[in-house]
Amino acid sequence: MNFKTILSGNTLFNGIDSPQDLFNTEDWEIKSYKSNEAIASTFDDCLNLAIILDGSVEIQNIYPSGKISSLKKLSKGDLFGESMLPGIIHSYPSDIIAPEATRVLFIHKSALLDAIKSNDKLLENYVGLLSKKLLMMNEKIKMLSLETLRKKICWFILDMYKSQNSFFLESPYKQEEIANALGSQRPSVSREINHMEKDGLIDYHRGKITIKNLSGIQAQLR
Amino acid sequence: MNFKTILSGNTLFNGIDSPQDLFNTEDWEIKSYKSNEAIASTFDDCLNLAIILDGSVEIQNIYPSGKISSLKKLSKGDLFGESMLPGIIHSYPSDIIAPEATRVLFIHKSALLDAIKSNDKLLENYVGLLSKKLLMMNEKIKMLSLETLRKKICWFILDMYKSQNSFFLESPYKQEEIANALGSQRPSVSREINHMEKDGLIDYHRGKITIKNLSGIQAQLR
DNA sequence: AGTTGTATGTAACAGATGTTACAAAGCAAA
DNA sequence: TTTGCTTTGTAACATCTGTTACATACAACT
Repeated sequence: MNFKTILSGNTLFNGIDSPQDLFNTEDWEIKSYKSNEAIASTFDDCLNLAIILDGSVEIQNIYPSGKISSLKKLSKGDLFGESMLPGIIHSYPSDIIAPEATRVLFIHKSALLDAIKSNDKLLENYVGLLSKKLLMMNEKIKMLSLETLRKKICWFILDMYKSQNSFFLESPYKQEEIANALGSQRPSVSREINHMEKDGLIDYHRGKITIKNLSGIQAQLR
Repeated sequence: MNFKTILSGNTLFNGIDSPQDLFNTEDWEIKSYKSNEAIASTFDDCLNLAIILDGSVEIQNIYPSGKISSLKKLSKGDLFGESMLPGIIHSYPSDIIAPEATRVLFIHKSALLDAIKSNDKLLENYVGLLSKKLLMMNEKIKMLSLETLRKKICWFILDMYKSQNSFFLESPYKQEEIANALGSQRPSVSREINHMEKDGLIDYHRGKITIKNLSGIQAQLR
């Protein structure tokens, strides 16, 4: 897969005819990572926009205690390191690792900035990308500000309901991961899901969620 | 205060000679709000970038229960509604009210996008603005993901310590507001501050915080 | 079918935080 | 000073969630 094909296939370069012409060969680089290899830590300067070509990466906060909390999972086509403070070098806000064999395309931010200046469509895509991330993080903050675990789980279910648009949901997350995303613990999530089953709101069985009382779930968030 | 003076004084237009030339008169509008008046709700389309001229605004989540959680306070010179999804109309992610008499400058996003395309310095400033917000929200998410209230308070204190760079801190927030920012309750915060005093970490008296054991506070977050 | 590893259910307990209500302290204006 | 208002301290209690440990269920493989 060549540089042009990679870029053309990515949403950031949507609607751009010859994205490869926006960059020189010294502006980008493809790196491969083995399973569980670190891609970047909070001590590294964040000088590149990264596009995942194969595999996946995990954005984590690693605390001195050793506790790891996974903020997000990214897969093929996703980006990270997209923020850019022109004239200022900043470091990664979180640690980034490759849980499996992964290839990543890095584009130097300075080159990206130049490209954005020269191509209005790319500018629109990039601004849209940052804005979308902002709105998503806003939602995440709202979720984390909910008072109870039950509300967070309801939020989580409604979120899946919106994207899957069905009463029969397939959670791509294990309970462990759900707990992590909601800022809680695995047994607590398991227990609360159980309570919600007893309350007739949902059925849950190994990642398969059946919504039994949608308005009841919505009412929890009020 | 005229349009040019307003723009020139704002960080978004930093380093731009004649920012007023980037816009037509129909591109912008100044509105005044009385104390406690709503500026925008989550039902409104977010079509403008807003710059606060006088007074202040509060970004809130208003839940159907009536519970209000204040996400942020903005004051003169601050911006909101800065995210932009070219070609897509989105609504405000939160409710926005003016707790006091406030004047706000609105600039149509479509005009802003054109201005950004035509002025590289503005583009850099705008990209930097979005990126900075992203990084700040990242930090907020990390804070909200901390397990205990004590950790959150320590984070809050260290945050103030970084910006005020002194062992004698003046909190601009009431305990009620601190609780809100940390996703907790006022009496809980009061109690925990008390415990921290007993542990010899800080002294606290009506918004005046004295750091008595900095490394001890830092150690709490590990 | 049996075996292994992973994911989930469950229970008991401790501890943290929310809740409510009231007391005390500070502040501002009369 | 007095009064009223806002902010903070405090206490008692209920509840929720974390913690730990173990049991159970499932999936993949032999």
